Amino acid sequence: MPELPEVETTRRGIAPHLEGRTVTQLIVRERRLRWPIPEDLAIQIEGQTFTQIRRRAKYLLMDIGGGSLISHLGMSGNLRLVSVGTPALKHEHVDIELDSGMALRYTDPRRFGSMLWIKTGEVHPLLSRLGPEPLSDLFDGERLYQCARGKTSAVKPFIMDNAVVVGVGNIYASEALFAAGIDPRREAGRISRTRYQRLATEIQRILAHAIERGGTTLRDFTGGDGQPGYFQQELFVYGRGGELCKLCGGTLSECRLGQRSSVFCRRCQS
DNA sequence: CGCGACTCCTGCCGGC
DNA sequence: TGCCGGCAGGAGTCGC
Repeated sequence: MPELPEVETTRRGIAPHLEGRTVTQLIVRERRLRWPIPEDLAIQIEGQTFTQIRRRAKYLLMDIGGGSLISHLGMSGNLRLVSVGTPALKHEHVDIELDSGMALRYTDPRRFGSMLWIKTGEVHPLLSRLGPEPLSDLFDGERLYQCARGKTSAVKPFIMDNAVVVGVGNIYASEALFAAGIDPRREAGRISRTRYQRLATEIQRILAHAIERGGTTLRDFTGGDGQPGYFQQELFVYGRGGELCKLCGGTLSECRLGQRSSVFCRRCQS
């Protein structure tokens, strides 16, 4: 579910409910996520007050007490606010109860997500090798072009590499390549600076638009405030293999790149 | 050392 | 109707 726009939408939804609020109790029903939830997490956050809720790549960084709670939503994770006492269903693994009577509830059927802890001033190893934020000034076509020198992999897995730029997952990589008219199978190192400039622009435009619209709804995504995101109807290629291209009317092709399904239009993308 | 494959886990969908 | 294989929004890790 969560790509960068969904994570940013979640951040915006939950931040106003967390900032300035004190944690009364941490309830962990299932500790086994991608990595186990640290045993001492309750000691770190109970009785402490959230200050700032930040995002880096697809990680949410929630500053509280002497450090930050770091959460990643994986493929199926979701963070939302519920009233304290709301019965927990299957896969609703964690509640962070607040003095407001609300609780931040973490749900994740596949358990590919994570909930970790880091002390103030430390940089978590998971965050230490991340490339620039796609919507920052540090990211542009020149960055893509320079990173691509000597790369033999296909351009789609290349732009999904977090060391190159963060936050471009399978949906937005597919959509940005279509918008830029680039065949996702093309070798990354053999694409011109001009085309990378176009690609960078499209990545930024599409991500910014998706954030503005509250994230993509694929199945049941809702922001932290329970508002649904926008619909699949805005997608040109993702999930549309075999269907007709919205631009030229041709049949959309599908292939696998880096173990991820990739849909594209042979006529519109080269 | 770059790159592709494998892995974690549950749910769902299509085909037989 | 039911069972089974394959696939799903991520990304760390391993082995060639």
